[in-house]
Amino acid sequence: MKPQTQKNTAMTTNSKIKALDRIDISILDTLQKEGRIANVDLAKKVNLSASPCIDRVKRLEKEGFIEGYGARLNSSKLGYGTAAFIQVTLDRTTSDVFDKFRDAVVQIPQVAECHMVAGGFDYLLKLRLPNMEAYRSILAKIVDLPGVAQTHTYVVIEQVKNDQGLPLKLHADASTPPAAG
Amino acid sequence: MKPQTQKNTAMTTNSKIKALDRIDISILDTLQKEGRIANVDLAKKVNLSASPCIDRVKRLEKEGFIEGYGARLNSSKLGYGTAAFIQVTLDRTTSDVFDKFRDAVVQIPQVAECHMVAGGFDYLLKLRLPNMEAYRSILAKIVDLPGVAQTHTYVVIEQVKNDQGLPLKLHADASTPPAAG
DNA sequence: CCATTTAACCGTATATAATTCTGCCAATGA
DNA sequence: TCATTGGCAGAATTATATACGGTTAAATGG
Repeated sequence: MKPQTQKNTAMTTNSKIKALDRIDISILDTLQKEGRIANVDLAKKVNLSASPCIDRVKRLEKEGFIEGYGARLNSSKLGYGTAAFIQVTLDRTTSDVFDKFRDAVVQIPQVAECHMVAGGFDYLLKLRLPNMEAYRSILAKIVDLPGVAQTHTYVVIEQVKNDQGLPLKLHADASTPPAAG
Repeated sequence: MKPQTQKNTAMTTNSKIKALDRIDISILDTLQKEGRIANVDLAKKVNLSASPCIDRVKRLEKEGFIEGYGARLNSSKLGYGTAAFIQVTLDRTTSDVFDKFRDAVVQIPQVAECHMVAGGFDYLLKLRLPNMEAYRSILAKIVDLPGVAQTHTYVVIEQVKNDQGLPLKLHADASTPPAAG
């Protein structure tokens, strides 16, 4: 039996999260690009054997750096080839109005993203649509959402860049970890 | 040696791509949420045995419905907790100006997305940043990009929704596939 | 400077899963 | 009806994940 010395410092969680070294970063960078890579191959890539490699992956998952894994699907081939952004201004900026709008907007499947923004209007929405016809009916839904005063739409003509990954820096030395828990 | 009857109908590719049935959709929907699910478990989920299930996954990959797999990383914990949108207007709308701007903007790692849009300005950029300090230096880079006439920034205060997945419809019957090659 | 402790690593062994192969069944068309 | 095709299940094989034990290197304290 250990004395259990209650040595809590100023940490949010009680589990100790150490800073990430360059191998962790390399694992994260690899996994965000090749999420289904075999552990054996991942280990090779980061110059580790299989066992410590999978230990690190498990740790990164447990500590929340990795939130999950997902397949990247071809949106055009699956009937979502059109994208549009909609700026939304609400008629009043009370928290009640905001809450109602948010609760309603997240329910719409075609709304891929909804960001509350500062700088002129209130919300910026990103829509995924099969075509421009579908846009009409979605816009009708959105202008009817609670609190919506006005909207402005920008239709995407061309996706120049669409990186989902984070630009993780792969340092040459392990002494300068770019992120911590 | 086969006669090679040259029976091409109006298809873009020469390899035959059949319409997706409800099992395919179910596989895609599962994989976009749980990209690292074991084939055995995926098979159970879609009411199939392991072998036809992996056959379908391989087919969906080969036909381009699945473009890849990736880990979903926690951007805040990895030093990219701040997001911002920048509207960019170019000084001239010649294709030469557009090309130069695009070539330059895709090189900036902090530019997560760049969309050419219709409806008032020319490009909409989405940035990932560690904090607001980083924003200053990035904006300086962007206004110096070739052809940029003016910009307007919207800083994201709160991410209400950020679905990367497509809202795939899981039909009850297999006779109405929602997508084809 | 040396002993002790700790943490991370590697290689092996076992369990689990992926993948391939064979045969069966149903749907399709002659 | 019969032949053909396509898709499926289950078994066998191969590969991978995972748990275990021993080793090394670095940090800590005397």
